[in-house]
Amino acid sequence: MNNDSTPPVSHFIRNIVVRDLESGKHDKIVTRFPPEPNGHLHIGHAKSICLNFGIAAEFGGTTNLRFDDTNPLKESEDFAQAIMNDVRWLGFKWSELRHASDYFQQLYDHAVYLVRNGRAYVDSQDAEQIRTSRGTLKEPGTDSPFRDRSVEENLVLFEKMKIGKFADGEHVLRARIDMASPNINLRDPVIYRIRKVPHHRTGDSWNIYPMYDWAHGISDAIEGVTHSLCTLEFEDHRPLYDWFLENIQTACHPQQIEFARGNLDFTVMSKRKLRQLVEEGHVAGWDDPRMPTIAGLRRRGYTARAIRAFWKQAGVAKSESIIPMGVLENAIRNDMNENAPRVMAVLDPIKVVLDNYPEGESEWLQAPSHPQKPEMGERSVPLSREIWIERGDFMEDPPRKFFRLRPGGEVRLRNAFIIKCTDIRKNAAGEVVEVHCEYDPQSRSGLPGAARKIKGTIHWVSAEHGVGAEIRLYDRLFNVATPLADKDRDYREFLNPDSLHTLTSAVVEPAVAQGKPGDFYQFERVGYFCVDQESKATGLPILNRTVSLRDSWAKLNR
RNA sequence: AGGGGUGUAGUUCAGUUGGUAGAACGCCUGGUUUUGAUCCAGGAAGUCGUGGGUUCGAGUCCUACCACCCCUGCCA
Repeated sequence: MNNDSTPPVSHFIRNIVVRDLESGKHDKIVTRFPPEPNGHLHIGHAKSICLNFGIAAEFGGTTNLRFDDTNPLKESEDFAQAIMNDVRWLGFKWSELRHASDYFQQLYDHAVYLVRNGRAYVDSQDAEQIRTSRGTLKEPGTDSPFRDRSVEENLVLFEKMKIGKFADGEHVLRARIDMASPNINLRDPVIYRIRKVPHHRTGDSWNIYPMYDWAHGISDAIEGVTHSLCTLEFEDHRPLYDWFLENIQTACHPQQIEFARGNLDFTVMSKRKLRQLVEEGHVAGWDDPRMPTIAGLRRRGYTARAIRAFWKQAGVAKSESIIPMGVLENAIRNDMNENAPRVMAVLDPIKVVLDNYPEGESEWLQAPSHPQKPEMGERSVPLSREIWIERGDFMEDPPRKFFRLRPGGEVRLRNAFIIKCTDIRKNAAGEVVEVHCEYDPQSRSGLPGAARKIKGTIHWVSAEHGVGAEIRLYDRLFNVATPLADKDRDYREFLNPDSLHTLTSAVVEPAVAQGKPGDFYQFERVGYFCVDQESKATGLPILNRTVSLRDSWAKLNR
């Protein structure tokens, strides 16, 4: 499935699984990943996916993908397809694809059983009445006037709800538990509501749909789930989860275990807000590379391997925490450092003329694709009399410790020759527009003359051979670490206006122009970039910056 | 008559039946280097939320507090 090499990390859920295996409570682990198909998966869901699939796989168990499709008003097949695509892309294989809607008949039958036993009743109060009679956090609720309807009447009414004799909202089916429970979830929770709308899978067959609490635990039991992992906010629901399974006829009673969601700083992670960002046009779509969605991260250049490594490193616990974005970035840097072929690209070019290089000539130099991995091969890089270098790699009047090109100074061109700055040309505004150098023909990489000690090495692209490219520089979506923390201000006020910079005058070495969408590179000394899906074989190649290289020079100057 | 949770280096987390507080990332120093990257070596860094108690000994057991999070959808 995924052969991530580091040993498993201990956490409380894994400890429970180990114990249950050792004690013989279970001899096979079964988990499930239960998304609602009402939006796209994000990095937080990936935590649950890695946990559920990872823990089962580690111990030879299985994991189902089960869509929690109990609310036809919000759900769609399009979202379901996107979710399946994302789970597969993350590197996981579900044992079986299931839907809560597959179990609608069984769920209904179990509900009838509850009614027969006097443990559920049809309530004919409206939503407002149900709400007020539920009580408050500190005061008990009061019984519905319909709470003591006879079994026979309840059976008839529930049947009529099912076959569509009533309008939406006229009745609900409620579990008959305890209106005075300190746990509000136990105050006769609604388990069925009337919704006369078609369902994306069951069509018009049903006029009533089960609520989450009713559907979820029973679906788990039907699938023989051993450990039902969910997030902290469902902790209060566990007594209800258990009550339902104890009061229906089933031999299987999965254990619900709750863990903390994974939060990242400088972003938002709720489906509602992500949807809002898309619909209001703050980003280009669910797969905008600034989005924390799986689709966004993928387009940004993140690999599934890096995402898995990230969540493994973050661990699983019950305390709420916010993980610094830098940790995620570190995960993709580690992956890219291992696997990305190196190339040269100049993002903000300034021209350098090698005055002593023969006019009209050029040569192709061999350059390794990875300095520590000769097995990754090499590519040919053309050099000619005029080249582009990064504007920031030349300074007329540099500060101390500036290792790059300066008037009269020497610098090494990566994979090529040592050059010396002999002259500069300025425009009317006094800006340097051209740098003139002499190159040392004896210093070509690989020759003995290259062995001289030179402080700085810079990247470059031949002006004659370089290919223009559009480079999209992404930064964090928000300019504050916790956009939701300020109760008085809307999180959209903290959107980072500079989260996307598009460069259209960048120049890349010819090898990059051959790249296909999804291909990735390290632009040496700059960062990791991938070819965007919009990039076409003709026209400007488009590259997304996944993440910059770590930069201790920039840090030094902060 | 509220209930359910969580507090251990800067951060994210480990810490088995009580026995000298650990890892990773980040940070700082040095080294290697034709990427100011990578890599290597070393270092700083914690009154284990607070106060009591039990014990020869408490991050771990008991107790009282404090802080923060979640819960009053016919959402999941």
